Amino acid sequence: MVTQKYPLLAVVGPTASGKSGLAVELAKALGGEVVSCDSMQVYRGMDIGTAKPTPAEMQGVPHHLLGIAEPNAPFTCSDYVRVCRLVIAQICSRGRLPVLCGGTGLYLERLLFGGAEQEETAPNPALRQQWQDYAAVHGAHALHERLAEVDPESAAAIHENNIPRVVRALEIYGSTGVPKSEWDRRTRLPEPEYRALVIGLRFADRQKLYARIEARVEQMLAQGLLEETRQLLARGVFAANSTAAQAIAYKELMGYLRGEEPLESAAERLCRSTRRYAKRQMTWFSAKPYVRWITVDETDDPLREALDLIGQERFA
RNA sequence: GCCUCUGUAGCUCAGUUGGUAGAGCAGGGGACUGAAAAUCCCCGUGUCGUUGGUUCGAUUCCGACCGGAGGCA
Repeated sequence: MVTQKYPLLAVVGPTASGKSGLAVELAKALGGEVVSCDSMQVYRGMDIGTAKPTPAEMQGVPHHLLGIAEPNAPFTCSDYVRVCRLVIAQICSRGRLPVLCGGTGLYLERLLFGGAEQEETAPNPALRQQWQDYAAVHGAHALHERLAEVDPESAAAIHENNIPRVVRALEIYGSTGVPKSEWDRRTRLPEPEYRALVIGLRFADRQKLYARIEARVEQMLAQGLLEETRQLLARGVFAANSTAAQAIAYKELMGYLRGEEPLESAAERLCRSTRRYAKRQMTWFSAKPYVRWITVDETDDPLREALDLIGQERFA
């Protein structure tokens, strides 16, 4: 049992807000190493489309959890948390500071508040399949009614149309006999697992973020996003409905590669998907009380502000 | 030049047998505990092209005009 909490820094925010750059600057200033907190950058071969930092951008700072998983196999939030805990422990044992960086809010949330691994609630493929089939036959409403019978609290919290969530709740009850709502209570730490400071990047003027997204899409295309997509396609990454296949960028370009859509309109859809994703990220992080915000379009020195926040917290 | 069709939300279009209007897409807001770049929920006032007329009342009927599409010359 860990008696003393490891210190940890995290940089979060919507896509294209400048997280990677700030994380490297902070790592350099504080003797840290960057740890990606991104559900898609973990996959090998998905570099341009997920905006993985390039060696030049890393500026010699060690980066972890980039390209560690095969895109054909699932790599879940739980997998991430398990591996990430190890990496954090290693970095800290070297006397260095882990600087998490990424936009996958759930992964960070589970890392900070998830506590010990819960083997009991691990996915149960058989049950999952069974309830998915049930939904396909009897409909979403009937499925939701089944959940309401065993776990009314979860049923009230999950909309019946959100079938994956309803299935998951039924799956947990089915394999443990304990409602998901009860598990949620038991597994939520009152205090973070780490002595963590979470810095969020935001924009006062959203149009500025959207302009950056557009510019980055152009840049990705110029860097060879289409070729990267072809390679992933050739490797069969998008054949199965793997998690990696859900990554924005590749799926938007499929139509173009099949000759069904002009590149211009595919690129526009890519921008739109990215904007919507950014909005979802903003909604997620905005609701988190532990985030300390830097408004990047109202400061001329984000690093200075970040270091000030760290100083105020007597952090490092 | 004449004839026909057409002009309604940012876009594509419904609709009102006359009582000032609604879908999809776009857009905005929100949720989120082992699929999360995923999944899901909520949100529709707009000179109904302009201008006259008929009417208690017109976006709806009639006329003219202005855009757009097609046809005949």
